[in-house]
Amino acid sequence: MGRPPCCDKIGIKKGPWTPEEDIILVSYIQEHGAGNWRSVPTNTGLMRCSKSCRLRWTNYLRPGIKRGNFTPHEEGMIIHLQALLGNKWAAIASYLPQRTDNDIKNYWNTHLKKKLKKFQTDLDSHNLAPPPDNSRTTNYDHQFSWQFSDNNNKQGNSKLSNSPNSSLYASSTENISRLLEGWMRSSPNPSRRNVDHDEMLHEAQKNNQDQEFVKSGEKSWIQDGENIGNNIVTITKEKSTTCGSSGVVADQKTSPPPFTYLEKWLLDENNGGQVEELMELPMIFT
DNA sequence: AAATCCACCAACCGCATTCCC
DNA sequence: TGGGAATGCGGTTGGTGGATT
Repeated sequence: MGRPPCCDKIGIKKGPWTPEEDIILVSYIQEHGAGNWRSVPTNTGLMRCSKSCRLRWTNYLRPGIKRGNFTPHEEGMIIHLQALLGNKWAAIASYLPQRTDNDIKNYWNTHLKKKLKKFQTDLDSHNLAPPPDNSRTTNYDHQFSWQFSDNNNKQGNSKLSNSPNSSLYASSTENISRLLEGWMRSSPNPSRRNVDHDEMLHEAQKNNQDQEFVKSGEKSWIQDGENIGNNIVTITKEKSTTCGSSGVVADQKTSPPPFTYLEKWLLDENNGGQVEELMELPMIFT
């Protein structure tokens, strides 16, 4: 309050970044490291505010960023984590180290929200009341996996996968990032991927959507990147068992699909390779 | 072929939190 | 320790390009 936004200053440029600006920014960060953003515009001569520089770096220029199609496993992770954490995109992004919070947020808003909504609508229209016991597998699971595989197939033709967007400039951005990869690995502070997972557990505890998750979510599963996928599946199993026996599936109107479907989908053999692929990703938690 | 619609996503805005003097 | 500045984060907007009419 009272303080003018940093980007309102006279002479501050807005709009898309040019390759030239990117190169300037990347060279500067390569030399001085990420951080101290306020000094970036003055030291580089970029007509951008510090905020804009930071955003450009964290969302697009930072090495190791994966662009384009989200894998089914990534989708599953996002759905899972969104159900658990809410719209904490930065927190969710910390589990998908190659994706930025902005990317995940966009993907959620443009794809996943629609998918889940459609799924919910279909559920409603087919009046598929959840069976009260563990037997509830066939209809829901079938429909859910159908829904997702269908959409994932369609995605193959989408803008994302074809990536005509990732045109010449996008690939030049990739190249800039690649230039930095080696340097970044040795960097002690890979900007921002330092979400406090204790706090997240805390958050999850508050969010009683998933008490079982918290109970079974020993700290180690979060800290040990290699275990993330497995633990989520494990936790999901527990959750689905709990749901099944206690019938905690009531508020489907507002909640995402029960974890059971996600579980099946995550466990689906078609996704097996991608799970492994994800588990091999470098975890940048420090 | 032109006009319109729609989906996507990069970038901005503003509030909250953290840092530093 | 209080206040201002810097940084982080989530919501929203606007430009662009493809699809449809």
